[in-house]
Amino acid sequence: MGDDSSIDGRKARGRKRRAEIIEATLAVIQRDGAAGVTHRTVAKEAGIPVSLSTYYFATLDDLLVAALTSIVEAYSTRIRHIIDHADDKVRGLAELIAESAGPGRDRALAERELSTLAARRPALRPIARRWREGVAELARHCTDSPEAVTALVAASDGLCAAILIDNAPSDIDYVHAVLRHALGLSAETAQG
Amino acid sequence: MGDDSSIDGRKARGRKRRAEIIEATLAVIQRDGAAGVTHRTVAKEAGIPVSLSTYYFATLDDLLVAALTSIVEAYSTRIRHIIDHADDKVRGLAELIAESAGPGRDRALAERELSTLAARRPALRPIARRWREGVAELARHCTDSPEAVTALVAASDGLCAAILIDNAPSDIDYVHAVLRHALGLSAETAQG
DNA sequence: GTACTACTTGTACTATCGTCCAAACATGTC
DNA sequence: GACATGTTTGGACGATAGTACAAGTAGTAC
Repeated sequence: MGDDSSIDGRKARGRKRRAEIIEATLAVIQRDGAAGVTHRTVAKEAGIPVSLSTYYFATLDDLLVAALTSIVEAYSTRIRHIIDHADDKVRGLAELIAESAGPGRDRALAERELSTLAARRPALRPIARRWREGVAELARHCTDSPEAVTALVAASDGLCAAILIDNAPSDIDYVHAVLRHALGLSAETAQG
Repeated sequence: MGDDSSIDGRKARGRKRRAEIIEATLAVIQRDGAAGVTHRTVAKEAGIPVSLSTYYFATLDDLLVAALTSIVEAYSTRIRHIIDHADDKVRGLAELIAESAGPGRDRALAERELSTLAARRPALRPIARRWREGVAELARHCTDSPEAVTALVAASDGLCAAILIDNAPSDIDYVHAVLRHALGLSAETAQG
């Protein structure tokens, strides 16, 4: 991950620049929303001239795709970690969702904005789909019912929205209980 | 609803213009998305000069608030109708959601875009909240559990998103089954 | 050194944006 | 008729957008 300049210094610098620009794009999205992403705002955030931003990302879609990919991959990594290591996977998901009210708000908001944007920009669609796929895979470890899987994925999305937009309750126990309902498990059936 | 010109022709004309502009705004949103709403695009859609649009809606927020209000109120009316008249209220909601795949796609998409926008523009927030409130009230007719109510509202939102963005299955029976899971009712418990 | 490629920069073009404003028009009151 | 109020119009302002392009710099191969 460090100095690959021994291979090809030019291309290595290019990759680094690319990463910098993506990071700047994420910062802009978190501050001003997906609508605030322009070549100029990104370039300003990264401290580079505008034409350098367009050199690496010819169109705005390219930039948004890269940003959404970055967000979703970070999310998928965490989901994967829950699937592999968490005892109570639903609770792990609940913790992830509950973060949307606090430190993870910017990220969750950015994800929702980009995901909403995906409905109009086909380029974003396959990446937006990946988040759902990750949660769905987690859900399949918790139930055999396809409907329950869909319900959990949908409820996760909707809960994030409610927390982000309506300041819905976000304490973990409550989110956990809601997700269990979505799975078709009543609260009384205990946990397991 | 017809000719009130006997009362005050000027104000009546103003109200009509306002309605026309809101309708044009909805058309723009359905065609180009919420991001496509500008004073100019709306004015062009309505066939009026730009300054007439700004005369009735000084800021873009005013325009978006009016548009979102219009959408949510139409939705709320249908939810209310389900609550008051439907035998199986969950199925009624399922039918409403399933429409997002077909004729209701534009409206559902517009609602999601504006609702997402609400996370950044406080002016839109109370109106965005109303949709959730409507579904929540319907849910309270189906269950006593607060968590189940939240789960149904969240699942409804998330299902719409999945249908809009990922072309998720949208046949009514399936949506119905998913919503029942969200309510914490297993499929085997029969319906009622 | 030269040649080549990748990277970087400044600048300019056209288009559109939100917003404002003064003047004209329509309508209702007197 | 005069007058007030609400409506409508065209045009302008500065700011910012996506995009393109020629020129310059740095790294690599010969």
